[in-house]
Amino acid sequence: MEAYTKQVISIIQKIPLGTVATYGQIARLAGNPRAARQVARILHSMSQKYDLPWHRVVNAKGEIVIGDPETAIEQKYRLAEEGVEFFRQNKVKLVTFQWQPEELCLSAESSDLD
DNA sequence: CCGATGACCACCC
DNA sequence: CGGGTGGCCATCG
Repeated sequence: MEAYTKQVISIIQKIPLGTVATYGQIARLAGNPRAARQVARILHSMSQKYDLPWHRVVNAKGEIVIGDPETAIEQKYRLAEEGVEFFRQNKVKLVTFQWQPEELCLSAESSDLD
């Protein structure tokens, strides 16, 4: 398996319960800012083989963009179960629920913060 | 090899 | 906020 794919999977598994991440966000964390679509494809194909919280991933606008209506409904249902609220029909409140991966960002600054 | 496709994204109006 | 447009890039037939 490609390293990039592993990276994507590992990142998705770190998304905390009750929060959401965007495809582009994951692509950036994995090191390929332009690979949002590929992240989506990986999610689509791997979520069944691996145990991924695929429902915690939405597009940059916070919308559920899954093609298959049944799957989209399931995603919405699962997010609701975790306490994630919806804006309109299929939009989540990104400002409130988007994942802030601080664990992965620190080490950049800090040091002499105090 | 090439064109079409897609669980995307940024931009513009 | 919503809808259209061009760009991206791996997969597929």
